[in-house]
Amino acid sequence: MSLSKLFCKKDPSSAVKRERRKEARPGELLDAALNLFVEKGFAATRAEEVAARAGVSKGTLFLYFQSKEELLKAVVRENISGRFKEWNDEFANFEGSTVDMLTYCMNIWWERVGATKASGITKLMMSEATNFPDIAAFYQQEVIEPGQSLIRRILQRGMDRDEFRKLDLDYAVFAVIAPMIFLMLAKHSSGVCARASVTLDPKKYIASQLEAILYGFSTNPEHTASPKEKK
Amino acid sequence: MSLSKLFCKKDPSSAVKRERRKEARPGELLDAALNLFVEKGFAATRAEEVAARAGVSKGTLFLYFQSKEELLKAVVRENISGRFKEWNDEFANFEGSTVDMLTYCMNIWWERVGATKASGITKLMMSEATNFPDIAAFYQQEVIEPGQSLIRRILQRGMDRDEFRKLDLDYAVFAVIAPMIFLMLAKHSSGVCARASVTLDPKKYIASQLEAILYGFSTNPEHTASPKEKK
Amino acid sequence: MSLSKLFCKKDPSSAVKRERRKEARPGELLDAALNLFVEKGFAATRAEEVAARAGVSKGTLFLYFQSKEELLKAVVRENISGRFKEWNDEFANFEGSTVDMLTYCMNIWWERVGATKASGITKLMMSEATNFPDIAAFYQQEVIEPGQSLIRRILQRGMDRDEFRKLDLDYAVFAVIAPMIFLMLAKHSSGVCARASVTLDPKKYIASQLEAILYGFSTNPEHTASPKEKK
Amino acid sequence: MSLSKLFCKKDPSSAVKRERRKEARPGELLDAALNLFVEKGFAATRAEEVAARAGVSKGTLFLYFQSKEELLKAVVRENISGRFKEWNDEFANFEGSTVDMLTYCMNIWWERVGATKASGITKLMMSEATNFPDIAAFYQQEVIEPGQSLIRRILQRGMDRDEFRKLDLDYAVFAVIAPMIFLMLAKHSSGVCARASVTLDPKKYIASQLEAILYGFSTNPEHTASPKEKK
DNA sequence: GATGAATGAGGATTCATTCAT
DNA sequence: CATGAATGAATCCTCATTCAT
Repeated sequence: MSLSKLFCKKDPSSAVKRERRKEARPGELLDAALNLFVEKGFAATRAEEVAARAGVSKGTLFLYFQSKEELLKAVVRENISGRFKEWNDEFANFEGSTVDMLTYCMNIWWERVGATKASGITKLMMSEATNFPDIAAFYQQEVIEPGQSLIRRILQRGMDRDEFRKLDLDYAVFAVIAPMIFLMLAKHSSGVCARASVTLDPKKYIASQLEAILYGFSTNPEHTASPKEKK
Repeated sequence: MSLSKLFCKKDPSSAVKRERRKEARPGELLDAALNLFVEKGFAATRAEEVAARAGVSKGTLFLYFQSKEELLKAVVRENISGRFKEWNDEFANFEGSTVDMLTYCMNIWWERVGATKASGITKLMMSEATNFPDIAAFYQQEVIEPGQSLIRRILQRGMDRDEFRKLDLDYAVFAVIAPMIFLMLAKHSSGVCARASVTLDPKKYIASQLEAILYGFSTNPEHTASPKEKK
Repeated sequence: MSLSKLFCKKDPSSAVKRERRKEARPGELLDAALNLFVEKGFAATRAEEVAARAGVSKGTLFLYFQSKEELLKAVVRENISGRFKEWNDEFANFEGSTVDMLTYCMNIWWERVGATKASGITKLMMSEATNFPDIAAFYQQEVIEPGQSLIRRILQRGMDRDEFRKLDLDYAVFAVIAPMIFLMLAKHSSGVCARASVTLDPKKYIASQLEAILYGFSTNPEHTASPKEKK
Repeated sequence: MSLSKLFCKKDPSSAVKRERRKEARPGELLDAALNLFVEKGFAATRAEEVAARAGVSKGTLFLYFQSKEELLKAVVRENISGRFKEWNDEFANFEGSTVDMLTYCMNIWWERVGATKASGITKLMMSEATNFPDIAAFYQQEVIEPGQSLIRRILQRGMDRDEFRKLDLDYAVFAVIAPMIFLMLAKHSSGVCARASVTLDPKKYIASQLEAILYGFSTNPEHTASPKEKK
């Protein structure tokens, strides 16, 4: 932004460093906040800790965010940013089998969301949703709806092309979503979801879940109709 | 005071009330605490609120529980009584197909845990595990381990009897567990897991997941070998 | 008081025991309170502890004493009881040297007060006087005044009989009183007054102090004028 | 903001006030705490009162002291700085009679400790020793031991130089210490030690006690044998 | 009278937030 | 803009006191 930037890309001088930092301040605070909120929970994280981890003073935090609650909201907003628009396009033009499509979808999701800090948001929302209804609604609208909708369209495509058998989409989507959520929680609440969480290989896990979802555990190849529910 | 006293040693009215209440108190408090902790989170719940919901005063809470933290521990312990022991026996002697066994397992789990307040514990643990490592360890040992172990044995049985194809158990168990966890979270973090959570029919959801897990979405009957992993 | 007492001095039956206890209740409570107040201080002693040490329930304590403060006042009153009236008589008729008189006075004081629980009262007053001005005034009037007055009369007698040199009584009395107070405090606040408090032999201590005091007070022919104060 | 800023880098007015106050705070708080603890006792003093007397708010107190208990510890430490080290040196090189030495010792003690607020510490310790064993141990080590040891050395010197008769030092030290303690308690527990406490002139009192003590300790040619102890 | 369950005022402590510097 | 000293509302917890049994 400043002229110095145009001429001097990697100026180690303090002047530029300070300037860059000044602009980066809010971002660093959001980063620190996300990490701490996910690690310790919203209530257990003190504002001063966030400031400290971002390398600024307590007062500075409140210079950029009206309150701790606003900080949380900003953290969520910042990390959600409707990525689904671009994804929708990406998948709208997908060519190839729906099996490949679903496989690609879950893997790309892991790379772009699950493996990043953004996955912490899910845990955060899970814990704080009831305390922040407006932000939960925002999350619902920005993440849950488009995500579910995307999966739904993929499954519908599979059915339309006779790759998948007849599915009740309202429930089938969760077969895809549940493993994703599980993976994020396993990552952030290690020990509570799965003992083996530490050694759980996400890629292998996704492959394993896809296999289960797509082909099932059963060796019985004759299954076309739904099995009768047993009460 | 009342005539009834003359005739009836154990008047169930006011005379007995105080004593009966004394015995009932801890349970009432644990109930109130579980509900509030799940609803609002541990930190956001004031001790006084718990007391109020249990119909007693602040002081009474501390008459039965040393501290708010001890109350949380008691809530977890109370709701995770060794249910797994009986289940293990129940399933050790199971006769019938492993498909039926797994179906029965998930349904019975829903009835006995998922549908009860105990399911809130999972959400609670998810949020507070980092702040209470000892409780998390307890939960891990009393719930995660036995649960995973039970599922594992069922899947192994399926493989032994050639009902299931060859599975990597370390990952396959999660195909069963993830939907359960998802169901509990959907129930307690309204809107964050699934928009349709309110209308999500657990029994139908379980049936749907079982169908997916057991038989897969794919109409392709030739799938016997694992699909190639994609790096 | 009851008839049973007249016929049966040591009836071990529960009826009498309970009856005796009932009458003794207040005394047992005062005893327990004195001990605990002295040991731990007034504020740090819980009413329930007092009740427990007296072998009754919390409620019973408040049956006999309006409040914890009233209990303290009762403890002080109970243990002060103008013993000085009888002592005045005892010393009014004393025959023998004033040296013997003072020696006897301090030793008898130790036996009858210093060595008993009553000595704890002094420590109690020291700590709580400012919080209970009315009781401090009572103590002042019932203990300090008569005590000082008694010592004063003894010293005056010594001067009248030319056993002691001319003393400024306003200050000389404290030479006698200070060691007594010191002894009581050493007994109840061990470690704060004197490291050796545990092994401090009160009788030897009194003898030692008397020796110091007396042969300074004594009509030493070579010491008649006060030594000059040096600024 | 003010013009003075333009001309004067270190304006001692408002600009510096905040910083100066920061440094002064702990001292102001310790002062307030000492006074209140001595006046009302530790338990009866509310943290807020201490803050108020120091002219700050409740929260500020806890900015400087971890807890009320730590505040008490700091008060004791602050007021008992190793004064004894300098005194030891001062007395090691003393020239003159031991009578003068002891006289000087008690008078200097009064000026430097007895007359200052530090004397309140003794009363404080007396009341709270049992509740704060570690502070009591600290006090014991920092005050009682060195004090007793110093007195002991003075008396020994008197004996070595044949100014004093043979003394049992274990007990004789208390003849010097008891009046000091008495004087401090008289000062802080008005009315409980001595009715005349208000008008008691400490200098005169010390002179009076010295006279009593010295000419009992003094090598009175007519008093060589101890008087018989009476059992 | 005796009990001990229940109460709630009171006090220590924390921490988000403000604001003078 | 940045700081961090100061604030005080909020909350946990204690314990004297009450009162139904």
